[in-house]
Amino acid sequence: MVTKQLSGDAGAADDADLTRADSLAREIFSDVANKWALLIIETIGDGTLRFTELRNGIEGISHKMLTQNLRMLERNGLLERTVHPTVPPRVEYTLTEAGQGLRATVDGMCDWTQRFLGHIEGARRRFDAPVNG
Amino acid sequence: MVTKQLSGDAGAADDADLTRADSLAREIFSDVANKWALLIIETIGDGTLRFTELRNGIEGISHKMLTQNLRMLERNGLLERTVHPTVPPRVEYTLTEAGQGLRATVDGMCDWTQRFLGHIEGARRRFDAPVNG
DNA sequence: CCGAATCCACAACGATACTG
DNA sequence: CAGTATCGTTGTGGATTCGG
Repeated sequence: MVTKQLSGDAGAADDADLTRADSLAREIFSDVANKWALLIIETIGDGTLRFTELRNGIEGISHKMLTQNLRMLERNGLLERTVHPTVPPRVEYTLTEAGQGLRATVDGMCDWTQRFLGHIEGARRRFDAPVNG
Repeated sequence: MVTKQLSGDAGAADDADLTRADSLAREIFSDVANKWALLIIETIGDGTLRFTELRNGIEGISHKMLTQNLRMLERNGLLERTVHPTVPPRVEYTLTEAGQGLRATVDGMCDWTQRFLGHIEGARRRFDAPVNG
C-alpha cells in the first residue's frame, strides 16, 4: 500500500534501495504538501506565468515565499524556469510533465473542496457550537 | 476555474456569498494542505484506528501534532471520533464520507510521488550539481 | 490510554534594502 | 523586473507534565 511507503516502516528490508526510496518519497511529499506549493502549481496550470503574475495571482503570498517555493519546485523538476536575457529581465515559469501530473491531483483536491464546502461548513458549526444547545 | 476561487480575487462580486465561499475554500485548503493532515488521512484509509495506532503508524509525528490535526480534521467533518467510555479509554478514528473523498485525491498524490520518484531524483541531482561540471 | 496545557528552542515568515 | 540577503518578529512544533 502506498501509505506504508510514505509513512510506515519498511517491514523486512529486502533491498536497501527500498528504504531509501521511502525516505525520498516522504521528503518529496513533505515538500509538496504545503499550501503555497500547491497554489503555485494550480495557478500556473497549463500556462506560462511571470514572477509578478504569479505574485498577483496568489492572494497573500509574499515575495520571499514565492521565490522560495519556486526554487524548491524547480529543484524537484516540477516546473521549468526560463530567463529571457533582456532588460528588464523576463522570467517565465511553466509546469513540466511531472508538474502537470501533480497538478491533476491538486485539481482533484480543489474539486473536492468545492464539493464538500457545505458539509464542512455544517460540521464546523456543530463542532464550534456551545456545549449546550 | 477552480484556481480563481481558491486564490484569485473574485472579480466583480456578484454575490456576497461567493466571496465568502472563496475565503472559506481557501481556509479549508490551508487546513488540509499540510503533510500531517494528509498523512493522517492516508493512514486511516478505510479502516478504524486508535490514537496510539496512528502515532505508531505515522513515522515522526509528535503527540501534539497528532492531537492537533485530529481535532482540526474532526472539526472540518473529515473524520469521526468515537470514545469508548471504558478504562483505560479507547478512542477510535475513522474517515467520514468527506474524508474518504479527500483520501481519494491524496491517493492520487501518493501514486504520483511513486511514479515520478526517479524523475525528481534526477532533477535534484542536476539542480544541486556544482555550477561547472 | 487519551488529551489539554505549559514552556521554550528554533524555523518560518514578512519587511526592507541592495544587486544585475 | 527578478532575485538574494539580512533582520526582527511571529508562530510552529517538540518535550514534558498533569488530569480524566
